[in-house]
Amino acid sequence: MTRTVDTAQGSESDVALGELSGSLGFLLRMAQVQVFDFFFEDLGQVGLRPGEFSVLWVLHLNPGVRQGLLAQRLRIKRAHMTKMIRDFEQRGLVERRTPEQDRRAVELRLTGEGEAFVRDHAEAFFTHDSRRPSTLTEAERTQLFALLQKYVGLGPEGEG
Amino acid sequence: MTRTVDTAQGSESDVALGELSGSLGFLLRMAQVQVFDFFFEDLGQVGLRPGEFSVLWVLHLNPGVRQGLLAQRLRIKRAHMTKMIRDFEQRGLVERRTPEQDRRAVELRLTGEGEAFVRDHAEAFFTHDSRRPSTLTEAERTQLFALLQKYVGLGPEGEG
DNA sequence: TATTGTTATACTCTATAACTATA
DNA sequence: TATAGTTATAGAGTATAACAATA
Repeated sequence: MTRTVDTAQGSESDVALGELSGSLGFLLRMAQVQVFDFFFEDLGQVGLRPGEFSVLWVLHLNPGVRQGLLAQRLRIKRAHMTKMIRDFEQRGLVERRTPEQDRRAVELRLTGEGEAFVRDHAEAFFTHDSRRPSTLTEAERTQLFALLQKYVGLGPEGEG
Repeated sequence: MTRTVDTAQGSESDVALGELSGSLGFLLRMAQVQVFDFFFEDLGQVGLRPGEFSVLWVLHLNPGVRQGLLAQRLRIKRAHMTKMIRDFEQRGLVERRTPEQDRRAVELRLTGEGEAFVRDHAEAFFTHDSRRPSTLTEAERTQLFALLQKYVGLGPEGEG
């Protein structure tokens, strides 16, 4: 129903972008907006948010990880992580524990409910964008992933 | 898939991401954070903001473009565009004009000052990330750009 | 009735600094 | 003195809906 049929003034393609379409920041933003649109269209009704699920997923893989390390790894600011974790805790998805060896720290792990949440949503989360009809071929998608991984330092080459 | 699961508090690279590193949304976010860090480190002191400059740049290329079309093309919400343009107007960078043919609309163009601003910052803006030492080779960068352009519908193939 | 742009409100994510309790 | 996490505050950016003027 969302027919982007445009009115009067201009058909859509008469806005020149010039070198902007060769700007990495711009392209990443455009791509991200598109991915997020798809994401919410697809999984919005489930109450699944991308950043949120990413954190739960990493907790699933790394039970007992410290909060600061989690934040650092996911490039989420510590102050923001505090809020997210408190929210998860209130929803009964995550448990916090202060280890004896360093009583400043907080270790995180999923509750049973948290594990269930991850289990129930993982497949939808990880497959949603490949279920989308894409402008890219499968080979191009693979290539894009490899390049992005390498760019952000997650490539097979090496870690941070 | 980096396994290395060790529950210890410790060293930095022991947070497993699993399939998350194969999630397009996640990779785009990580890449964008990185690009923005670079951007502000490099151009922050100039008072240059990426979204802001993009709008001014497109106005430079498309004098007289309508506000709504600009927003649509750059995937900026109309309500937000209103604020940006008002800000630009107050800084003397942009002029607004109501065309006779459709008095609901607003046509935008840069002032002399706006043109000067774009002229003064364009090179720094468009070259800053290629001046960065990157994990990617030049060929890989080119490839990444082509794939992102195609993904968001800006490729040489065709427009929207 | 539909549209263009505006206003108002709220929520997310981010940035920063001051604070506590530990180390 | 430094570190881990918290709190408080502010600022972008975004989403949404109601609204006025115009079509």
